[in-house]
Amino acid sequence: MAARKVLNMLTKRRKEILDFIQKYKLRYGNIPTIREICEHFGLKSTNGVYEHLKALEKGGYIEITANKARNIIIKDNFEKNNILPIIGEVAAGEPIYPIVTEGDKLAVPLNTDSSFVLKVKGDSMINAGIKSGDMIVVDTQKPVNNKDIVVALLDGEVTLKRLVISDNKIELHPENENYNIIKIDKKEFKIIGKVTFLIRKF
Amino acid sequence: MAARKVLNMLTKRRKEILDFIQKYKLRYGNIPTIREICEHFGLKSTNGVYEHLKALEKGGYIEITANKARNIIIKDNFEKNNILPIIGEVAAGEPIYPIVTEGDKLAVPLNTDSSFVLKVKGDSMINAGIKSGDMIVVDTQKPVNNKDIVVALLDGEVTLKRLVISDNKIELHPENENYNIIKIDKKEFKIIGKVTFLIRKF
DNA sequence: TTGACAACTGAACATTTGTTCAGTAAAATT
DNA sequence: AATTTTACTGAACAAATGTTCAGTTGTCAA
Repeated sequence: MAARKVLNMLTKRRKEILDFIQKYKLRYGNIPTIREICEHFGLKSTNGVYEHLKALEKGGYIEITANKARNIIIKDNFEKNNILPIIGEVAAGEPIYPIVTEGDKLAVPLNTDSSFVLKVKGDSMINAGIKSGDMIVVDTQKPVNNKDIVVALLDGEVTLKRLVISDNKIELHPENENYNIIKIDKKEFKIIGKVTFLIRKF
Repeated sequence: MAARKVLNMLTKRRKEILDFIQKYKLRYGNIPTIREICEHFGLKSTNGVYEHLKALEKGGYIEITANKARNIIIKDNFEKNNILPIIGEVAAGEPIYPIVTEGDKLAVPLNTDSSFVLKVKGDSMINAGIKSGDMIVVDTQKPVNNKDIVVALLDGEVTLKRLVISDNKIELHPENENYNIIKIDKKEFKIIGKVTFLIRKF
């Protein structure tokens, strides 16, 4: 018998399921199983949810890896009504900020192959507006220029400083009067990456 | 026969495995299976990895939900460095940081019904680490408390200040010596919302 | 040198989880 | 009114995945 026909339409129920998967992932950092979705909606058969997932996949909302547990990839098909109003300073037309919202999240694009996230500890960069507890995105591939804020490895320690190159000298500048400039000479030194984003939660 | 004894030590191999799980999750937003870990390290038996995971659990580095696919929770107890690696996850029970990676984006959760994004202009909040050009997320529904940083409407102007309430007086404090405290008396005044996130692009 | 442990192999077993098939009822569409 | 589609139930099957058991080898410390 031919497979049951499934249309691409994003029905109310399917949106509910899509939302639930997003929220579950947000909370547990993991994709729910089909049976967990069933349980959440009080459904008794996995096939109900399974068909919804197939429909969501056909509609391009998600991607399912066959026969793999918890293997749904949520696609980014940002629609215009999901974009948050950016008001105030930003003029229309002007290339704004690479920030888009997806469902109930605000997202910044980054290269996951070369980026990672660090939590800042300490106040050596306080005058650059980087506080202890802030989250920074570090890109290990982006070219690093003079005056960039970088994450470096110094004598086995990871530090966050501003890179200053002048007259063949390399220095790491803290942005806090209580800290000293670090001059790179024979020390073991490596730039891990350039800071590309900062995110702070209040 | 008694179960094989497993000590808590974080050996080199176990740290490699822990690192791999973190990176996998950062990249795919998902936990790898034991067999995927085996494959990555070129191992032929799942039990090798399984014992390492059990050891990591005993050491308090991870938490494993029995008999569940891809159900490792990475605990957040790495210290010592200035900086710690953040895994895109929220630990069960205790939410650490609501930041998750999804595909090639880094996302923070927010209520799109009640939030909007503003671009900061001016340096009146510089000592709070908020610089001109930063993007802030403002939630109009969240309860506003004393000492919160808020966006307020004052005589038709939108301002970003810290709300300070004391002895029946309401004040808006800038965080910059060059600006004056604003005392709210008979002025037209309205709190638009509380600042929940700050995002800066470098 | 003996014992404890790390770090595996190999094979099986148990459980979870994804998938398919057959059917029902209500709502929407034609 | 007939057809299509949504939205399910219920049962079974198959694949993926977690778990256990029995053994091997090398290293390191007592």
